[in-house]
Amino acid sequence: MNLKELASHLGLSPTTVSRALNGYPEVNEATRKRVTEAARTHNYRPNTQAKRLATGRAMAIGHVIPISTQHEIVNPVFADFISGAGEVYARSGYDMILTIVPDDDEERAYRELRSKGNVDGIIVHAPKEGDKRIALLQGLGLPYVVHGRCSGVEAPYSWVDVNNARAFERATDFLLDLGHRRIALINGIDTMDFALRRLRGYSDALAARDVPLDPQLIVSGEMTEAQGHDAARAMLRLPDPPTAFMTASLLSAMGARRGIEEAGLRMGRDISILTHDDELGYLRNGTDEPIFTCTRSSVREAGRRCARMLLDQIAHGDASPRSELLEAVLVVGQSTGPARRQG
Amino acid sequence: MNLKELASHLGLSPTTVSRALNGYPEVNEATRKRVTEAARTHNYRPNTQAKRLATGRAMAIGHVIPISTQHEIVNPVFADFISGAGEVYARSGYDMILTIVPDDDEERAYRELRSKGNVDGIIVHAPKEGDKRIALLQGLGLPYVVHGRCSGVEAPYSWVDVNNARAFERATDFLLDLGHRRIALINGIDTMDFALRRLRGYSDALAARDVPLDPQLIVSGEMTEAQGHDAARAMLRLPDPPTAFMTASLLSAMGARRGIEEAGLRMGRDISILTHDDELGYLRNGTDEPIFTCTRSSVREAGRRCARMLLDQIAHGDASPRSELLEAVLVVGQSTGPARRQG
DNA sequence: TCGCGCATCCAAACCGCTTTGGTGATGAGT
DNA sequence: ACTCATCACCAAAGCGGTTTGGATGCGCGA
Repeated sequence: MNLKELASHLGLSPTTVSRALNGYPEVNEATRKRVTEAARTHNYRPNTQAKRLATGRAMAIGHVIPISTQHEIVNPVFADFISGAGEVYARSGYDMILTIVPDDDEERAYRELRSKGNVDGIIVHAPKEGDKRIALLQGLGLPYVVHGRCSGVEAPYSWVDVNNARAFERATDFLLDLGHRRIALINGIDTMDFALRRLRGYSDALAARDVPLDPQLIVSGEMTEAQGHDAARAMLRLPDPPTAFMTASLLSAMGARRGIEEAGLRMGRDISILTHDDELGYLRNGTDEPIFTCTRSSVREAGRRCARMLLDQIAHGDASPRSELLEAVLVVGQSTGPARRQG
Repeated sequence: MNLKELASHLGLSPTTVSRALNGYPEVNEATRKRVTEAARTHNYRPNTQAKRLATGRAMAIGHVIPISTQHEIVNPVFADFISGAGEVYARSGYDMILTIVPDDDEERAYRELRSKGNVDGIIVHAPKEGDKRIALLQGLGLPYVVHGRCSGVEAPYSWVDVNNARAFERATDFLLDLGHRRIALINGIDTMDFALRRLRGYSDALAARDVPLDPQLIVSGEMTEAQGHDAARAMLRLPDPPTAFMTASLLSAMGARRGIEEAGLRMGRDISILTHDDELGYLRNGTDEPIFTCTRSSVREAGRRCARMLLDQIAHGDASPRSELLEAVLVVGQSTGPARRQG
């Protein structure tokens, strides 16, 4: 059932039917009612491709999600981020187009998205320091919002980010207040912007209290359970082991805990763990009282906000960059306690 | 840069240019070369919407992924599944359209996808027992492939699935061989077809050895760390506790392990754990030697196969249902050992 | 020399919608 | 009575491709 058929069925012109359905004023309310009713009973839905071609709007948002070529890992936060964004798109009638690209030819992906014209805007995932994608997208003239920020990129751009530096600074302060001086940082991959900011927050907090920064207590990599475990185990074997761990994700935290317990220590009593918690649906940090003390910020909410910002930008044809900085809350759980003298 | 411009630039008609680029024979090889070259230098890429409208093919595959309305959880396997499928789509020039729907109005989503005509086929996720979506899709006349199967659905349909029943039957056998008689099953949500098949494999194996099935040792739910932990803890407090746990995911297994260790027991020595392992990128089961003994099957590979099957079906206009049954391998790790008399 | 097949190219229709630029009827204002 | 909005509708021209149904020119056999 297409527009022409529906129109002839109603004894109207395609023009009028189109206008009736799209809420234009120059159509009698009575006929509008007739049209909408007929549309429903005949289960008419305008053909997306035709509509897109005619209006020039793709009614779709592209998500280019990079897949690490070394690790072949899709960051698990994408699932939640995307479900948040998807909610918003659905309400506005937008589709979500996912492109999964090996992180070494993302540029081609963006160019193609642009020249094929099948998206109205793009969400940029996993920004790195001085990410060249910003400049690229600026050049392409396609609206976009970055989930995260790019240290080192001067030009203004739209972003939604958690205040990672502040969160990790506060977290480090919290551990320092508990008497910890040997605080390890198990971070995300060190080219990622969020990891850099967390490192900055951590080292700023240490510096503010004149606690020396020990490179042996800092590790970065893919945020998996194994990473947390291996890092914790190795560090606990140091001559002067840490009394607290900060980790970048719950998975790493779980791994660290395993490493701690393997060493015969108890989390929260002998050793503290403080992690960032993205509030992933399938990775809850306890049910009521959190297991891990954490800096918490919902990545799904970030997805919603990115989506809203982008749609807003598209709707208003307003290219002026905007931004939103989300503060993580510091939630105290069972995994932290006062520092103990050398186990 | 569009076709008309490119054509006039070359002093040719749009027809010829189109044919040259699409490999039709009625064009001189010399001019074809000229055309392709010009297309490259001018960075010409045919407008997707126009192409779609003209050909009637959307060049996109829809993934409808349900979000549990009670739990608001996106199953973490989607990330990996989708990255597998995405690989295949990318190679064939297809887009992937993600629709995230609360699981109570999936039907509307499918109908809309169909009538808006923006996909050529659909991947059905998370099939339930007697899933009514099969009948719906059959009626819609849209090619589809189910990731998993639907017990209780008579009509033939295309699917790719792991042999869950066989996997869990073998796993249970393995534990029985080690002398375990009190084997607990921490399963996925019990309306999910895969969970049912695993339960069936488990109970068949027990029945074959005349080991009674104890409902107290069976629990089902969202496969999270918390689920594994809570279930293990509760069961270990039973008067006659289990000596082995089977879990449906690594997260559940990690939770179960935590429950075990909280109870002062050691995994692999006092209590065994055997889990299913989907080989998710960010949730590796150890690096070389697996931590958990597991039934292993790559969900990313399943994604690739689903995608290939669907594209093949679309390309050949062949609606005859096909299917692919993947066998999980049983990999022995450190988490299982002979049954111990009552800790 | 004529007719025919073949190799190349093109004009125009079409895909299904939106949107521009109308038309005819009605009613108010002068 | 005439002009002029206003209302309600429509025909036709896009959007940017593909595809149908020719056109043109050339070589070749009869």
